[in-house]
Order: sequence, then structure tokens, then C-alpha cells
Amino acid sequence: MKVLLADDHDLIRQGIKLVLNKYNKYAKILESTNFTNTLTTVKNNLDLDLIILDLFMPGSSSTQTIKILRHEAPSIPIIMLSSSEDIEHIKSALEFGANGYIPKSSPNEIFYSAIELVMSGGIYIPQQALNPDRDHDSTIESALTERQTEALQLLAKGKSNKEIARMMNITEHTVKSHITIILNHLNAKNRTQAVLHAQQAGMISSLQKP
Amino acid sequence: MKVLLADDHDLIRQGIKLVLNKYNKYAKILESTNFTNTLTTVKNNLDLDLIILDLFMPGSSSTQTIKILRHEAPSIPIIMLSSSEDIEHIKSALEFGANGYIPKSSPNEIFYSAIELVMSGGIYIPQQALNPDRDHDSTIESALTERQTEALQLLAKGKSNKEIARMMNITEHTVKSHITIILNHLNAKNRTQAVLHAQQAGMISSLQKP
DNA sequence: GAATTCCTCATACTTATGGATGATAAAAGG
DNA sequence: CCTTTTATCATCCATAAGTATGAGGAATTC
Repeated sequence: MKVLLADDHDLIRQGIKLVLNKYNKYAKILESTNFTNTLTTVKNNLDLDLIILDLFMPGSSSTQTIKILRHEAPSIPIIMLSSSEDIEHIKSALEFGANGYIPKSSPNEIFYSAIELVMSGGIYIPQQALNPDRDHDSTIESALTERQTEALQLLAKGKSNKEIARMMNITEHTVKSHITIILNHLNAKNRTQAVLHAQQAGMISSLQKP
Repeated sequence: MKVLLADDHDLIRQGIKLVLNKYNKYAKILESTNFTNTLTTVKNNLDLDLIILDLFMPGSSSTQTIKILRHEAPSIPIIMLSSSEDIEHIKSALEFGANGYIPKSSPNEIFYSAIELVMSGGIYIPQQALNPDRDHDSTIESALTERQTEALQLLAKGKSNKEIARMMNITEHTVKSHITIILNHLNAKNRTQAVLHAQQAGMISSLQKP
């Protein structure tokens, strides 16, 4: 297996190399740290099995990079890497021909799996690219108290005030009090917006069932 | 982890159980071998983490099955299984709300990885399901009509009925008509749930700011 | 001990949502 | 031509959601 690792951060390249080596002990790993370097490496190694590409690399915009690489090597799978979880960039990367996108914050298992699937010809789209990210703590979050946060979690499951009241063992009145504060804090005009904003701010625990 | 394994072939269920057990030693695996059985099991176990569904099972057509299951449990990930690699079937399965599709011929590693990724919230699309025009067909839409879909998009931005009415150039009455149908279709009790279910089903262009 | 914050509950009111039901017109398809 | 689907609008009604305002008790902080 021959992989190109295009990222300008030494540390990250190091980490990925470890993962790749676990995935395949005999993987041949090429590296590049800027755009021109990446491009020439690709041109000279059209037998690459995979390109792992940082979203932000000196020398070219992310979409441009993908576009050009796709043109040079239409059949080599490209996995995008990014520390930021900027949704627009992810979207355009996938549109321009990337085969997968992996947030750098992904646990190793996800990383393995995504590489495996993309190498086998599939496309992997992570949760974050579908629903806005939820990993970084926000300034808004600290503004909500414990009970308010509890209410928000239930709100974010689509529960009604009555249901929330029952589940939190308080009256509907109190729920309304909480919700009003939540709406204000999230700058939302109604509960649906509150949920959306909360999702965007990463304030909602991810693995819950409605 | 609680998984429903819906397949009428003993052998296949056996094999999948092995894979699942490797994936998670303590996975609780339910089984069903026909459509009605599958449906009741789902209804009685809305806390399922995953449904693995054979494309061809006695009692219902494949798309119908997906459709109905999606309706009953809009937020449970569904992975389709199939021995045929009929592209049309794969496509319609994905269109009707499956979160992933795995050919039975897949090597175990792919199988394992796909389960992992779908469970973590992503969508896995295998090579077979992709045609030349990859940007056009990746939209996962449902049986909602055009105007209903439009309304849903606005709903999913947290807009009120009044706002939706203004933006769609119709009366609030009509908006309500649309929304009522949307709620039914998504098996949601209120608009917030509708948005959540639609997000899960991949029915919203979720890359938009609220 | 006083002030503050949080949680709780309450009343009263306005507006939003959602369901039931039905009518009309246009378009599509047999 | 007839049927079905879709989109539109409508009325009536019940319930949900949201706002304003205040008040009491517990815990915390100053």
C-alpha cells in the first residue's frame, strides 16, 4: 500500500503514520507539506492507493487542491482531514471529489474504518458533515444552569413541555420558566430554533434517542 | 448495544452475529425472519441502536419495508444487506432512508467498518451505488412532494408558520396543511421532532445556517 | 446578616401549533 | 372523460408555546 500524507503539521503526520502502520505494517508512506510538493509527488506516483489531505495547506485553497488533484489522478481515493470542522469546506471538498472526510478529532477506530471503506471504493460522510459539530465547548453553555441544561437535552429530543415536566418532576410552569431562559440565551425565537442553535453550539449530547 | 437482525436466512444471521459479537461482545441481538415480525419487534424496541435488514424478506417489498421502518423509527440507523448488487435497489434503499448498504459479498472488514461508521452517525455508500454523475444522486429524498419538501427545509431552519407562509407565498393555512402531512410522514408529534427525524433521515440540506 | 443565584410555582394573557374536515382548481395519467 | 394527486384556501376548535411578572425557599457568596 502506498499512501501520500499531505499535511503541514509534523505532529499530525506523525500520528497518522502510527495509525496507518497499525492498519498496514508494510504501508509505504510518502509525505508532503505544501501544495506544489503534493502535486509533483502525485504526478510522480500515480500508483498511489490513497491520498490523505489536510484541508488547509499552504499554497492553495482547499477546493482548488482537490480539484487539481482529482484532475491529475482521477482514480486515487482522497480523504480529507481537518481540525476545523468548517461545514462549508467539508461540503465543497466532497463536492469536488473527495471520497471521505475525517475530522482530526475522530477516535482511532473511526479513522481506521473510514480509511478502509474509502480504500475499498466507498464514500464516508461523518455525522459532523451532516449535522453541525458538537465538540467544542461554547461560551453559551456556561450560561445555562444545570436544570436548564437538563431541560435543553429533553427539548432537543422533541419533547413537549408536559413531557419535560413529567420527566424532570416539576410543573409545566417551571418548565416554561426554564425554556424561556434557554430561548433567550440561545437567541432563539422558538424551540425548534433553540435546538438548531444548541446543535450548532455543540450543547447537545449526541447519542440520544427521541 | 441493541441490534435487530432481520434476515430470513439462518446462515447469514449466524455470520452476522459473529461479526457483531466481535464488534461488541455484549451486544444484545434480536432477530426476525419476516416483515411483520420485524415491524412488531421494532415497535416494541424503539431503543434499538441499529437495524440490519435484508433487502429481500418475505412479507414486503424492500422499499416498502424501509419506508415503513423509517416511519416507525425515524432515528434508528438502518443498514441494508443484499446478495444482489442491483444498483437500483441500493439506490432506492438509500433514498428511502437507509443509512448504509452492504453487499453480502463484502469482506468482513468492510462489514465491520460500515457498521462502525453507520453507528457513529455517518452514511456509508459503497462503490456500486455511485454512478458517473455523483453530485446529482446523493440526495436522499423521500416521498414528500416538492412543496412539502420546501416547507420542511424552512421548518428545519426554525421558521414559524407565518414566516414559511411569507417565504413560500402561500397562506398560513396552506402551510399548516403541508406541515400536518410532514408530521405524519415523519411520525413526529411536533415540529421539533420533525426536524430531528428529518435530520436523522438525511432529508434536510443540513449544511445551512438557521 | 445581607445580597445573590437558582429552582420552584403561580396567574394571566397572547400567540402559535396542530387536528378535523372540506372545498376548489389545476395537472397528470390512465 | 374520469380519477387521482397536488396545491391551495378555508373554518372551527383544542391544546401548546411563549411572555410578563412576581413570589417563596434553599443554597451560596460576599
